[in-house]
Amino acid sequence: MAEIRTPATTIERLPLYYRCVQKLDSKGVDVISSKELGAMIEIPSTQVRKDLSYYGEFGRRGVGYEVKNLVKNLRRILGLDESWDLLLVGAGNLGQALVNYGGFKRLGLNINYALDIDQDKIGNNLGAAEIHQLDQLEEIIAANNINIAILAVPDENAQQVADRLVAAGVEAIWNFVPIRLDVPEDIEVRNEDLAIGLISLTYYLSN
Amino acid sequence: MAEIRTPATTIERLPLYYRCVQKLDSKGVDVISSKELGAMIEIPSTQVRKDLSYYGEFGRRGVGYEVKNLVKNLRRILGLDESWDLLLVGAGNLGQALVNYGGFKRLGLNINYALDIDQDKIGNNLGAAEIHQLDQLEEIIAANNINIAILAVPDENAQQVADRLVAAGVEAIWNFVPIRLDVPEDIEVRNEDLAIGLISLTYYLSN
DNA sequence: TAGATTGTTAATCGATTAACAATC
DNA sequence: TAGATTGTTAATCGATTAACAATC
Repeated sequence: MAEIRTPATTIERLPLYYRCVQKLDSKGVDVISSKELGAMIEIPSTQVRKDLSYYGEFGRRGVGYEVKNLVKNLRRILGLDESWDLLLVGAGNLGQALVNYGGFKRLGLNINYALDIDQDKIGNNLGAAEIHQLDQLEEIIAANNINIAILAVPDENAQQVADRLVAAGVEAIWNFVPIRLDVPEDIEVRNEDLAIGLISLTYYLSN
Repeated sequence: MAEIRTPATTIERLPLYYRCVQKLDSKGVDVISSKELGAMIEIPSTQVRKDLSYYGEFGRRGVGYEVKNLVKNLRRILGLDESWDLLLVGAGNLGQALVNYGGFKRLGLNINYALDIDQDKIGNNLGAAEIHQLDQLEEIIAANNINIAILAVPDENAQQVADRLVAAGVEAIWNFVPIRLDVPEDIEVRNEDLAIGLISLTYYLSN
């Protein structure tokens, strides 16, 4: 059967490749070798070739990879051909920062819906989204076919909100709350734990 | 010589252990087994024991780990015994969110200094920090012995600011700009690339 | 043809996990 | 003593890298 699973580490690198080839394309570069692409993100050329090989044969021997072709294929592989609507739950500082982060829109990712419990915020605009009552969570998800939610609420509410998101049909949660969410295993959760990054720096500086 | 390096993956888990034992301690739990601790972050007990073993013998056979002792040791290992002053460069949405993130203060990490180029922001308070002119970067780092900087500026300024940070004596950069910084290798850089997390979700949903 | 570069196999490296003696 | 749990060695698993035939 020889089931060949793509390593998780490969998947993490795909967005980096994608960003590189996008930049190369915008600079008018036509062809790039695995060696040059690897140099851009400081990994060996073998790694680049191996990673891409999980998805097909995109290069030409003796020549390299056609940039436009790689852009197109990586877009498809990453699911960025589709247009995704995202629901932000928790329009605090972090939520606002994410909406304004900008990098997302050009990827076809739109934070179009936002929820909060703060009455003062309801009705305000946040980027392309209007802030609605948290109560409307189920309604908004159902009406707009939302499948990805961004969780940026206080720790103590996180699990409860996650439960509601799952029940309402969300398939993936981008979780900024430093808590292990308990969700069914078919729900994709990506934990974005900011403290880890900073603590790892203090670790290295004192060791 | 048998040089035993701690795996990078172990170091990433240390902050998770630390957070768990802190929580357990605040709940009044005295002793925890590697099995229970592992269950809290969904990893096997062997992993917990192996990870901790890189730093010493903190448990008692047949009993488990004394929570307070683990808190104390992990604090020390992670360098959180020292009090760190952090300089935020770029007081935009993301920078503001980080300052207000809260989780840092109780770790002994203080974002006490902030810089921006926007004249309207200069002089304003941002959490515990006052926002200063970007011009004062070198001066502030030198006067306050800053060794960790948070980089949250626009892409096009990132490398230039990083160069100034390094020249001014900063030892570590927590980089939120989706760009590979070119710095001397004795400088610790932690790249926090938000787009990766989100794109990996679209990847999994469409595959 | 000579030089460059891919795609892939096999070797290596590193991290996780199973197993178990030591010990409470 | 019997049951529990650590710390560590050895086995396994998975990811990276070296090597090279295929090919432009």
